[in-house]
Amino acid sequence: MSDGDKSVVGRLRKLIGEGHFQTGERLGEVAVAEQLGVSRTPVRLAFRTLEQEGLLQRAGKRGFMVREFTEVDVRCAVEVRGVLEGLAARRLAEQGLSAALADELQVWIQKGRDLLAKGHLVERDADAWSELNRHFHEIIVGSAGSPVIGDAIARNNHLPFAAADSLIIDSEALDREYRKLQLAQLQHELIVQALRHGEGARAEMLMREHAFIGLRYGELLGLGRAPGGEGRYD
Amino acid sequence: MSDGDKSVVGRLRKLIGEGHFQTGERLGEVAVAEQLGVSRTPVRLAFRTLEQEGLLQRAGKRGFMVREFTEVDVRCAVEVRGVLEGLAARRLAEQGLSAALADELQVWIQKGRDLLAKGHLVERDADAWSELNRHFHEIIVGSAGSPVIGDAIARNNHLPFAAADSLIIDSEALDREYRKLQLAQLQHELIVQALRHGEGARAEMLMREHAFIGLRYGELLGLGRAPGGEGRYD
DNA sequence: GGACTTTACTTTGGATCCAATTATAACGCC
DNA sequence: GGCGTTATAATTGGATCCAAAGTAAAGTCC
Repeated sequence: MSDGDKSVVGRLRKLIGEGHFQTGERLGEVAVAEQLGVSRTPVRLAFRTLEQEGLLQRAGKRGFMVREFTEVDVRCAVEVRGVLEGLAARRLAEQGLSAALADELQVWIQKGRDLLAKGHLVERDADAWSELNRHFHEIIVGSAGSPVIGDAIARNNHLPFAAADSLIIDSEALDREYRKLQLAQLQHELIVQALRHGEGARAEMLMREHAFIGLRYGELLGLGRAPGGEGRYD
Repeated sequence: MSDGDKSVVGRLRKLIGEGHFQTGERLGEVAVAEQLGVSRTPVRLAFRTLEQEGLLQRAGKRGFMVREFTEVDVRCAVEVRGVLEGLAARRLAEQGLSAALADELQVWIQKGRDLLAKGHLVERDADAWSELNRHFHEIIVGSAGSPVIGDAIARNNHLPFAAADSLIIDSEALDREYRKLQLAQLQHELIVQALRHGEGARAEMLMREHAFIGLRYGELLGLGRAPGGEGRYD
């Protein structure tokens, strides 16, 4: 989604997300243009886009500055996403799952089971889960019959969440991650159950709670606080 | 907010909202630039902004096209706004209203009562209510302690809702509007009540329902369908 | 010595120019 | 006559240039 993005917007997004600019730092068009080896024009276009995405904010008439993201911002963004995905889940439950959709969701549930079945994680499993998780959520949001929800979520997710794509190196971190993913898997299964049974309110509630798995479940699972952010916010 | 906006973005927003371009119509940079009497550069910048706002969408590499807004889009956008404002209301209720904030809300409640006290509307009252309503909602969203909710709502409201700012001319329309505003006022008062009592779930529910006043309450109040959209979606 | 004014420089906004990609249309071939 | 190919026109993306606004600094006056 943003790795192979060679556009100026994509590159800037990456740079900002990786913290190459200090928060609150003023970004000059010329400086950035030189740094990226392009002219001012694409940078100007990119600045406007990134402003709308919320990564930059206007600094009066002195151009733009990197928006600060406090911990509160992150929590609130996660909360908003949870609420929006909760809405999608409720809609989906209330409108009734088609058999095809139920099967499709079940596929990803099964993939999750397979992934976690061997009782531990290897490094690349985290990426596999990330992909799986993305599909799972996209299916629900995309099938809710509301063209607006997906857009709203997408706009919100421009905030640098996954930026701290926690590097999992030692086995201890892998073990922490494994326990987290087990919980996420359980939540996924409960959500699908609610969707199947047409339990809109329950599906919504579960989805809202599920959004906080990266934020609120750490201490509970004895995960402590992951370094550099609090792990993935799936 | 968008009347005196002389910027290219503002003017284009207005033109699109007023339907000067057909939905699905391809917008060429040169054509628009000439029509607005400016060069291509500001138009290009504006297009990127309007794309992010959701008013335009890319037409492959053939530039941009005016996004179509179906009735479903509007309903879903209203739903999303309701959910987000509902979140704000719940947060506010749960964190507890300060005395100052309670007073401030009460001021606008009273203004609403005063406005509707005389038993009927005159034309300019609709604008007064619009202003009042805006303040009321902004206070709640702005005081929820979540910097993200307001942004998300703002982004969502770029969709051309209030565009069809229904011209109220005849007394019959004024009467319909009056009954609608009475209901809105009641909902406002209930919401404040819930906020005061710290009833988060109830505040959220009421706010969600309140969002639909422009869409779902027409037939119930014998308002029929307002011409040119369905009236204001306050 | 401090504050105000003026000047020079930095920086953004707008316009024009050039290149590259793409769509359209014309032409030729099967 | 239809389809494929080629060439031309149109349009977007990128670069450079000019103007306007603002900031910072230097100088002067009180």
